[in-house]
Amino acid sequence: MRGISIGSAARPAGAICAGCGWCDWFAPALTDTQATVEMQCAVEHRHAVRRGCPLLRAGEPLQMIYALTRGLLKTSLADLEGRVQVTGFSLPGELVGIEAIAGGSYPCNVTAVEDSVCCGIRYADLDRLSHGNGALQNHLHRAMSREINRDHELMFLLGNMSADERVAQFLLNLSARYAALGRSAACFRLSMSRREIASYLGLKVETISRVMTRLNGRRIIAVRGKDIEVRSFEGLQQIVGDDGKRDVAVRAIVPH
Amino acid sequence: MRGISIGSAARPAGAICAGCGWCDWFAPALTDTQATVEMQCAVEHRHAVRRGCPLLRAGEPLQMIYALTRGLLKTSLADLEGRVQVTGFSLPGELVGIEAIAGGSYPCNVTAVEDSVCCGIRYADLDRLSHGNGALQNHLHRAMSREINRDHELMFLLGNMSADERVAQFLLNLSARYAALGRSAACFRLSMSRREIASYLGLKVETISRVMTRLNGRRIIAVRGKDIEVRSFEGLQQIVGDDGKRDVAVRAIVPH
DNA sequence: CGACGTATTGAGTTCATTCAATGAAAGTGG
DNA sequence: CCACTTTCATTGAATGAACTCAATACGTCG
Repeated sequence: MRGISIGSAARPAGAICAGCGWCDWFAPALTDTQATVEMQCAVEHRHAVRRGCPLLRAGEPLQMIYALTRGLLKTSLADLEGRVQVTGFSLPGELVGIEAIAGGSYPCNVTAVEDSVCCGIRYADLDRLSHGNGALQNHLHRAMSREINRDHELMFLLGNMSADERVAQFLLNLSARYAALGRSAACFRLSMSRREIASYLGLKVETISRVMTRLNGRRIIAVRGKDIEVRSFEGLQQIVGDDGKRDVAVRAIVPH
Repeated sequence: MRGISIGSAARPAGAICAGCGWCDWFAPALTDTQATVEMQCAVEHRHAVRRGCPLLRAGEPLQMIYALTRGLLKTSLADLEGRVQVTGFSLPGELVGIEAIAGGSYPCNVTAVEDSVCCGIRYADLDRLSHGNGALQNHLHRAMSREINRDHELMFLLGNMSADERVAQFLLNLSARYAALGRSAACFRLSMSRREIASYLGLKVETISRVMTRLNGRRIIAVRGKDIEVRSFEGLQQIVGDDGKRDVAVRAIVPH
């Protein structure tokens, strides 16, 4: 029920799959052909996950770390009362499951928001291969650290921003990530439901709707259902606090 | 102005400092005496940071990763308008600075909440030493992964919980961490200001005060300024949604 | 002691929520 | 393929939890 491996018989183990999330991920770290081939062979390619289906379930033992090859995933945390926090949406090229390393089991549910394709590697293999390869190890450290930074940014949003700011920030963030993948920064599809966006942003569905229609009315975005066109990036940036960038400048108070 | 190294002249490099955050941190990973000594030598011990003083400033290049040996630190993110999100409080034995690995510079400010002692290791050294040592590398991975999990829990709190729940959860969390350090789970000192607690929990100072007095009135806690006594753990747990534990049970919806 | 930052408490406001109703879209099965 | 059901999205009205503003008490430090 985890999804179906496509073409694993037809395709020899280690063959490069088109736009493979893992291959793209470790490519910048590995100049060595030998190491590249080893990694490619360790990856189980093209694991399909249908929309709405789980890739990882909270509580299950850590086996694989996945890289998203195609589609869209959400990572979420639930409590017994049914309250849910979506902690992130993953785009192609991003890793999922690394947060399981600490406890040995996945702490979050990871679910496909669109029909998706993931490539996985056994954590044991990743571990083993990175032991012998400093560049790879470093690359992994950086990925985990980046995840922490992303989480901190979401905390900031959840702790400090108004509904309008949250939605604007969300759209800018998605836009930038799509642009980095070579897609349009202005036009994209919010394939996740409003409820999922709401959960991610710490708001309710109705609030998302209201903000969206407000932004639409102000001609900052054009909404047609799940399709979004950003008509004014400045407009969005203005909403996120007149500049929106995190302050790297030092404002530390040094008493005594 | 980063603090003062104490006794670095009197103490030979690598000597074990009492309750050293780093030594305690890597001890469980290293059975090998040789590796242990190497690590101990690489650590710059007993870096004192006075209350209110920064240990790390956002924007500065990554040099050291610190482990807290004594005291209390806060990690925070600020924007240009002066809004601040405290992303975490660090207790002895915990690492700070690992989130800097991704970008090569510290993304957060880390400040001493109490007079503190930190032990640091150059990231380059940590990196080098962990290359040759799988156990150490793994230990580091786990620490980073744990940080991601902590962040996810705070996101859940910020996105889903009422003011009362947030404060109750905060007290339970601190209590458990103090207990794990061998201190009292029931009586402890909230040495951070109400403002800092508020920032951490995504609330305002006044709200913290109100919730505290409310809990005090219900005999769930006893508050005298910064000193807290938990009088009813069940009371706190009940507030955090009748059980407070994250749901590991599967509630995934599998359509089709 | 006096002064400044911190904490508490009260009164009034606001923004996001809840509740409710309708419309749109998507999946199901005859 | 169409009717049926279900889920999702939008909109409106009323509520409420946390906020802002303001005033007072507490504590810490020079």
